[in-house]
Amino acid sequence: MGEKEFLASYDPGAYPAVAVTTDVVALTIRDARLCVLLVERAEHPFAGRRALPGGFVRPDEGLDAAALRELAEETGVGALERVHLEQLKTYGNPGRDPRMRVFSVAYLAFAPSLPDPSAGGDAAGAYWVPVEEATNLAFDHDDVLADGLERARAKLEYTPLATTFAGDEFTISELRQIYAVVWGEELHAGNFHRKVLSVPGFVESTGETATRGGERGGPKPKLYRAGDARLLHPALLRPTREDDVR
Amino acid sequence: MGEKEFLASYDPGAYPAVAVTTDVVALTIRDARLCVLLVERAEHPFAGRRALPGGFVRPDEGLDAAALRELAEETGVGALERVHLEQLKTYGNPGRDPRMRVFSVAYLAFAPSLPDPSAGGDAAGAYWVPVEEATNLAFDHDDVLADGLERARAKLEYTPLATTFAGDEFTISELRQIYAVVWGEELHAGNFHRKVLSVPGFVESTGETATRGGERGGPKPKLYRAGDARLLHPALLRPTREDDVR
DNA sequence: GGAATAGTGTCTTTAAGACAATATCTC
DNA sequence: GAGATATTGTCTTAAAGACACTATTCC
Repeated sequence: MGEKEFLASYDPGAYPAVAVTTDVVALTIRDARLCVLLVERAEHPFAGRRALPGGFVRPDEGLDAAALRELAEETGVGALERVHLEQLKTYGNPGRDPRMRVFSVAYLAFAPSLPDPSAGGDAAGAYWVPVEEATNLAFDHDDVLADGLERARAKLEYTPLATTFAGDEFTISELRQIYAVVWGEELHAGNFHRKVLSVPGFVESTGETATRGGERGGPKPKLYRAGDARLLHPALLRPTREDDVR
Repeated sequence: MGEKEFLASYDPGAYPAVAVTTDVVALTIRDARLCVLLVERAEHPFAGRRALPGGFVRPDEGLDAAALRELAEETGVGALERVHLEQLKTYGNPGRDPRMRVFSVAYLAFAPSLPDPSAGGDAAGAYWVPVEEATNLAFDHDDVLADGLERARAKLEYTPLATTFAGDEFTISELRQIYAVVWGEELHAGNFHRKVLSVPGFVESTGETATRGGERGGPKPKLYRAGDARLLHPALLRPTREDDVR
């Protein structure tokens, strides 16, 4: 960083106080809908409004650790092994928090369907909301959510992270359902099936078969688990929207 | 953010002071090499070491504005119209700055070949360094640079941002050279040529032709300028490295 | 003239997408 | 049995990559 500026401010009191928080866009799929974890704000500002879960980064706490802690606190889940967590973007517009200068480092999380958080003791007030209904959020969280959704949709194209929305074992149809819900459009069952199996390391067979077929009929599908690939090659691209290009 | 934590810290003095800076990974191409803008640190810590240009975010200054200001200060260039600037990632590990808790919001910039910054008055001490030689940087800037390079390489695949490394008008060969330098591998001239022209909106013809051919011979190439596409469809993918996948 | 480059043409291979067919289940 | 699903097969088209060829231009 520039020397002049740094020296001028070496005294920590020389600058107005700033704060750093993490906010988490935690996504999951419930009842075939893409949902985001929200909390209800009790105090001003934005009292009564919904917001993304988050909070201050503690002294001597790293950013990733802070986000993970916030997520664990709000979901009440200790078993966070299968959750994917990645940094999304940092928001720091002056005025985004009326009280003081607050920089928010947003994170994006993918979680398999979890028990309702309000059931867990400490985390009352947090709940999953379908993303279409998650509007009019506190602070600039509408923007944060929108950025998180776009990132999530893009990541499904070239990473196997869709599997983190599923349980340990899943069927190809369940995986297709995840893609359909996140992308908001149906995918051709036959072509999707072949594509998933043709990408090396995307999924691996468990050798098992589901105990029963679908609710409305059909054969017992085979079960798979996540493979060892970190990237999909070739990628599984969304149906092209010419509009997005220009 | 979590209510309890926020209220507990509403008094700005309640938490240890933290600072927020922006650091910029500014890339350009000089003499067929990918170069990054570095400054020499005069003061401790890391006195004498090279670092990415950056500095404090000022009160009432947005993050993007701070990064743009830092870049303009160090390059001494006011005409920053054709520079691409995007947020990269935020680094906030405790201890990354020995003096106090500093969060750095890193930015990534692509610039066409610029006059040497040391020529510009205020910006003495900043200079372009080939990325392979930009090692042992101050703070965690080795990591920041590595993340920036990976982002840059990925972005060339699905965006037309390679054109921001070129001048207003360029030849297909110059564009190919940019890809080759950033990716570190040669590309097949004929196939690249056809590919670039086949992607809608990537480049558009100026109707002009260069005044002379290449130094070592060849016909006068046609000139192009950046098109209106924001994304490349289909993408221009790097030659597949199987290793990166697992 | 010799060598290198710009730009095009052709062919092969891979992957995506449309569509069909069959066997297997649930209700 | 009716209707839905899992899985596989076939065909068409788009795109990538390998290679070849011609016309230009610089030295």
